[in-house]
Amino acid sequence: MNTTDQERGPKFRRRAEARPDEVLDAALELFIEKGFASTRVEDIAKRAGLSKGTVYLYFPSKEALLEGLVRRAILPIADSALTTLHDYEGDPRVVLSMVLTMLAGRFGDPKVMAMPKLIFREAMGFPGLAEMYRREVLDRVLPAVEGLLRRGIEQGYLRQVDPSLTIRSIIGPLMLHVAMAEIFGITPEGGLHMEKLVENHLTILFDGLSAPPSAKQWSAS
Amino acid sequence: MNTTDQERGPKFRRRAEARPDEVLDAALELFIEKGFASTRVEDIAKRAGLSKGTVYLYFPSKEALLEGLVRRAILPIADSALTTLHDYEGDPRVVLSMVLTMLAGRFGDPKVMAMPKLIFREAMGFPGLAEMYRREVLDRVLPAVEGLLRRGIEQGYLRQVDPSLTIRSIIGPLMLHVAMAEIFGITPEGGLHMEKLVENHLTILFDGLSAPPSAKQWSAS
Amino acid sequence: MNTTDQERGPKFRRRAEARPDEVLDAALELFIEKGFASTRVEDIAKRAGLSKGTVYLYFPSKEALLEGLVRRAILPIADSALTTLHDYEGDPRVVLSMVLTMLAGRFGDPKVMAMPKLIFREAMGFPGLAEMYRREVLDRVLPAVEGLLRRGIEQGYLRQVDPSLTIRSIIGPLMLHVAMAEIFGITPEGGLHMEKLVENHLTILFDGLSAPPSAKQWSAS
Amino acid sequence: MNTTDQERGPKFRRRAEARPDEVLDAALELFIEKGFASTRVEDIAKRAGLSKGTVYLYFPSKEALLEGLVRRAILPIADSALTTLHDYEGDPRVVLSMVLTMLAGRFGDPKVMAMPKLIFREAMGFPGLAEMYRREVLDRVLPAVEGLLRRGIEQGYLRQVDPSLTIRSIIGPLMLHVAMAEIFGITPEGGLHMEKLVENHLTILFDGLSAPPSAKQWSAS
DNA sequence: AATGAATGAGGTTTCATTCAT
DNA sequence: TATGAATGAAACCTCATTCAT
Repeated sequence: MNTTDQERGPKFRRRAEARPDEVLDAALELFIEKGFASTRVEDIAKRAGLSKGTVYLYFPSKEALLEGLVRRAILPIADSALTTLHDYEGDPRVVLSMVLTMLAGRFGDPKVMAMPKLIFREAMGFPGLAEMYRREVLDRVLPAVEGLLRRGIEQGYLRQVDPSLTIRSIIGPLMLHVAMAEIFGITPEGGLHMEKLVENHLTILFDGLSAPPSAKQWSAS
Repeated sequence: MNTTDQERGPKFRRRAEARPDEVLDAALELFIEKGFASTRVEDIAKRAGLSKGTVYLYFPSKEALLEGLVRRAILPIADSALTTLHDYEGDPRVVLSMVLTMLAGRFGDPKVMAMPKLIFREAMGFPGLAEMYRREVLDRVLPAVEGLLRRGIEQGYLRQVDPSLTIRSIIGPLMLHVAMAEIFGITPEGGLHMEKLVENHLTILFDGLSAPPSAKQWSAS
Repeated sequence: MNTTDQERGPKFRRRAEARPDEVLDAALELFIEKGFASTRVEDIAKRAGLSKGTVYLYFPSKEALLEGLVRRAILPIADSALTTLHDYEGDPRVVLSMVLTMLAGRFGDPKVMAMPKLIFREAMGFPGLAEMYRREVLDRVLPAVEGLLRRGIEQGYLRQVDPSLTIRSIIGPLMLHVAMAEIFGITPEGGLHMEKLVENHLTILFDGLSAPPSAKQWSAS
Repeated sequence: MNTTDQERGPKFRRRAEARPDEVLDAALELFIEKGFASTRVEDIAKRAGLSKGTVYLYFPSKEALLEGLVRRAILPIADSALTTLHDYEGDPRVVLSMVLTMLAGRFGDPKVMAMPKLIFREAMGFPGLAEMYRREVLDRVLPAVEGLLRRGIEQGYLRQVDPSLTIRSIIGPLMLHVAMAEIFGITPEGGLHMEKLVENHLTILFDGLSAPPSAKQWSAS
């Protein structure tokens, strides 16, 4: 009938293709803020600038939003760091430095950490989610890093360590740093300062906490 | 095994002083399994072997269970590792080894990890909880570790690192190891093997990933 | 009779602007019948031809229904009798006769008496209600009647009485008549017969119970 | 047996006979304060200085408390004013003055008004109560007053009025005075002043509101 | 006679989902 | 495509009542 929605033209549709993404954006924010169970569909709709009913045009249920969120997050991740990681030849410490520095930058961005946090929170309640994320992301990234470490060891760059377990020693500190800040507000003065953390961490990671034997005060001898 | 029909008979259950603790136990399990919002009070009651109403005899609301849980968890934690940490004199690497080994043992126990996981999940929705936990636990433990590191640096045992940031490098790997196992089921073959993780991590933590400069082809054979 | 399927069809019920009023009507009936505490929201909904949830679309809580009821009742009352009362000049007994006759007519209507009855019942539990009703209704009506009596006294129409206390003598009998009927089913044969009550009451109110001193057998002639 | 009621002895029982009355006292207070439905049995027990379970030793249900209350209130009322009312010979105005003065005194006592208020509040929800009270109290008191009026008319003391309806004109003002004070806090300055109300009311009741015809400007001087 | 721990039906309120427009 | 009124299942919480001690 007289559906002159905004400007002109009959049956005018405003960026209808972007709708699902906008809904997912809103859902992600709210799921992070209050958890899946405590987020109301109506709030998601409101934040996306839609009405409640419209959400159900794009997603058949609230849980489908969660699935959609994970699915959307999976796509770009695979391609990003994987190739650079895989193809590299030479000292893996250079790659690790680059990767950690890159990760440090991205961890500061709330949007990047949102998905892991969401998965962490809701994994117990919806086991399918975690499984999907693991299959599509972790099962591809972890072997790549492992391979990098293995080659580094083989080529004499790295000490004889367990590549798989060593991944925890590489990434764990970054995770903990962010988690302490997010959950307890425990940060160095003035902010996350991811670059300082990475610098401190790389020192330890590559050369160890122990003071170098040659110099100054290495205890008794 | 788990049947606590200790004293008189199987039906004798009146005036149990342990009631509140039993309720908290049940609540903790379910909050971990399904999250606070998705856990029904009736389920908590059922798991504790009680009826819905009885839970409200001891706790005025569902949220009070959460508070009670945090409160209960706070008491023993402070005293446990703190004294050993504080009083020690000498090579801090010995202490760190001991502490990490101890932590590794306790992290394997689901009951020990339950509270941190719960706090992690629900912190956003109930900021008071996280604040309380931080004030009573972290604000006491972290400075102690920091002091240990600082003394280690002063006495020449440790390299010149940022003590506060270094804590992330010490603990983070353990956290990540447990988290990967819990959430994604990613473990070394056959189980958590915390002792292996700690061994691998301590090697890196103290001496670094880099191969010792002397023997370039240490892994040659 | 009571089926308000007025406009289109029997199933057409969307976007009724009158919804809140219909809910209040149902609530009032039930609050009178069974009291606020013993009335279930579901019953209110059912009587209004709605589902439980729909009631909460219009009123945020059960108590808000009570407030809405009082608020709605307040508006029309003030204006009705006030103007006629205020502007009148001359023998106040004429006005009082008119007002009492009018009141008698309205007291017979259950809808008119519903609010005072409700306030009476629930005032103790919700002091705010009574206060609001008093401020908006009684504090405006009582002074007007008092003024009428005061002028009547000044102009020599009425005996020297306390205007404020006399209001009780004017209205009290009507209230008691209705209350006895409502609560105990005590009525003159065949019904309330408000007009007979008013006639009897006005006789006493104006001329007193005492027989006229002159003629001992007043009804003889 | 060993009924050492007050001081010592094993299986000590304190004034066990007065218990039901104490429970009823507590119940009456609370029913008045908050209504029957909103009063918890536990609160009644607490106010009576007992435990919840003990209340059920004396009354089989909460509703039985209501019945017990009405039953208890009925006994003394019948005998009190009835005889004096019935036997009196002579000017009924003297009796009415006495009765109203007496009533005025008792209406000021909260304990006396408690039962009527309670009946008023809960009558709709428990029709049996009102019926019992009416049968035992009103059906005996009202005819007595009616008889008094009828005799007063026959003997020429009173004007020809409807005795039954006139009862409303006699008692109504007192009821309204108390009700306004209780519910809305509307009292003459400084308190109920029942004696002033009765004085003002009796003037009107016996001689009417109208100024005496002889002296038009009675208040002139 | 007295207690108070325990129960569970029933009430208020929320919110995912549907559907007429 | 979009809306938002309407629904009703399910959750939290209360409290009358029971019963072992």
